Amino acid sequence: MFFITTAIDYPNGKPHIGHAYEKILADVLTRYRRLKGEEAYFLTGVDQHGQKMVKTAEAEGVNVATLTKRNTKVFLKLWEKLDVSYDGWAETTDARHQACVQAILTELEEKGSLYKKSYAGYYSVRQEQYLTDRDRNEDGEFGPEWGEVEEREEENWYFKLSAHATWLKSTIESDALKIIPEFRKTEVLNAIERASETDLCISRPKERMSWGIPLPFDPEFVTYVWFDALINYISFAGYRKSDGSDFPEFDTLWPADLQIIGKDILVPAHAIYWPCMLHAMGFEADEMPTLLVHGFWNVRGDKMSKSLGNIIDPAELADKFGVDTLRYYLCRDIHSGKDSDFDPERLVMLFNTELANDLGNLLNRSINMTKGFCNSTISSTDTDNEEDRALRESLAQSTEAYIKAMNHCEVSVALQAINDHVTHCNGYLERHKPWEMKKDETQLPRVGEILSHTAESCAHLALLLSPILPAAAEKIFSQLKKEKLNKMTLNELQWGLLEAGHQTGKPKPVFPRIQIEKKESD
RNA sequence: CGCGGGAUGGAGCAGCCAGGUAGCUCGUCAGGCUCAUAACCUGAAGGUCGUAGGUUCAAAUCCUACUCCCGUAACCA
Repeated sequence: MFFITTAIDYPNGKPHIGHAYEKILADVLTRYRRLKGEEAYFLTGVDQHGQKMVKTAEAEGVNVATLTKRNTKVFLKLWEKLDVSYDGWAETTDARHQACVQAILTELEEKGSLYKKSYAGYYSVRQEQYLTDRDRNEDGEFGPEWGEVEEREEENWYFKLSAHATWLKSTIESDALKIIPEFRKTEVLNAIERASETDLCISRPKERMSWGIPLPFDPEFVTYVWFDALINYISFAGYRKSDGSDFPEFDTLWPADLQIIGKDILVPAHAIYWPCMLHAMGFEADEMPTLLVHGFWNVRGDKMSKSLGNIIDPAELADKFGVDTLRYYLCRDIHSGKDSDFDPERLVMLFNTELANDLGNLLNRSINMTKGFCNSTISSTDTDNEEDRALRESLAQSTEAYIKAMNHCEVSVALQAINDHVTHCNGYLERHKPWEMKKDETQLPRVGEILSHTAESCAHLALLLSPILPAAAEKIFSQLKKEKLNKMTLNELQWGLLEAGHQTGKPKPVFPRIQIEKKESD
């Protein structure tokens, strides 16, 4: 079973475009696997514990549990709106997850992977963290941004991260734990050096922070959020599940084929802590997941942030421009793990040109002419004309390029492959001019063939597009009166989806052009 | 010399790992077409691929140095 996970989101605020991108990407790749005929399982969720939740709750004057529930709903609603269709939903406050985390902690403690020690240092009350020499400014002092800084000594539990550093290095070098894209691997290998020097503090004293999972062997502490959150990937996959649990069978899922995360949480969380935790639990190198690391959406060159006030709300965009438009844009305008600039004008432009003008219009003119010139009837397409062969060759090439790109998780490249064939088809119609040919009745059989070639192409393209735009693909199939193509898999895909004599439906724009509005006020 | 990424026609990007006519989308200009969502097609203008060297028959692509931009530096998710 192909197992895909995403980072679980921190619901202390509203989801932004970056959250939406990651989940849509995961959804697209899951749907693609199913299109290939594979079984797939998609796990996503929310990371509900930690200091920030407590602070947000305090600021809003509500109970932290109430806030958690309320904000979690916002995420759930968004995924529903965006057609993000997951199989497993992870919430870290779930009792089953907590039990799993505690079981793992107990086991690690018994194995001797954990130890308790006292740490003394400078503590920033405002930032609620210990400061190191790195935090000092040029004068060797802690600047005013840290607020009141006091010396403090505190006992905590530590995980022997350093014990796994050597193993981790070889595991990543050998690609047993694979990191996509490649350049991120370099970054991780450089970072591992430091893991060998420090252990990871995995507890927080309860009096300082109580919103978390208590350590089973020392109830004065709760578990550090990362140690809690990372475990969702296995707890909700059925690891150590109790009898009668409806969680999946762990062995059928693990190791994850793709763990989709943002570049911000690669180092140290997912590339250092996580594999070392797994290794300490007894997982070997061949049981490590593959990490797919995506970039960020910036806004006019700036990072998206609350302080800059440039947060892009995906729900608003979906309402304004449509879910398809948003899904298409997010998949189309970012490349192989790099950052991209979010631009609403490009969002509209890409939809209008590639979907409305090119693909949508191709379908529309094909069906419309089939209706007007051929009684809505598909002809046979087994002619051996050079142009026809070129068209089929173009489709074959696009399909091949699409599959290759999707296998490498390069959705934008796959979309370009689809567009290449769309362009070919529009040119094909232009060269043949069926609207002129039909004036000569003896040419009508050939007109039917030509139109059937483009209609057939649309059926293929809709299938390829279905992981990215499931709703639009359905509409296309519906206009072609071939609803059941929706259930087809790639290995069944071959020329002749629309057989001779098949009746197509009524033409109606699948991607209605978005009218250009006046510029937004900002 | 902390680490990583980037610099390609007016804009946004691909190509670089496995050197060999510089590609895509948008924009601009000029034609064509009318089946279609004022959509489609064709052609043109526009780039010494950040700078300076090097390797090679050949470099956007490999090597070296430099400049400028961005991100990030670890008990903070």
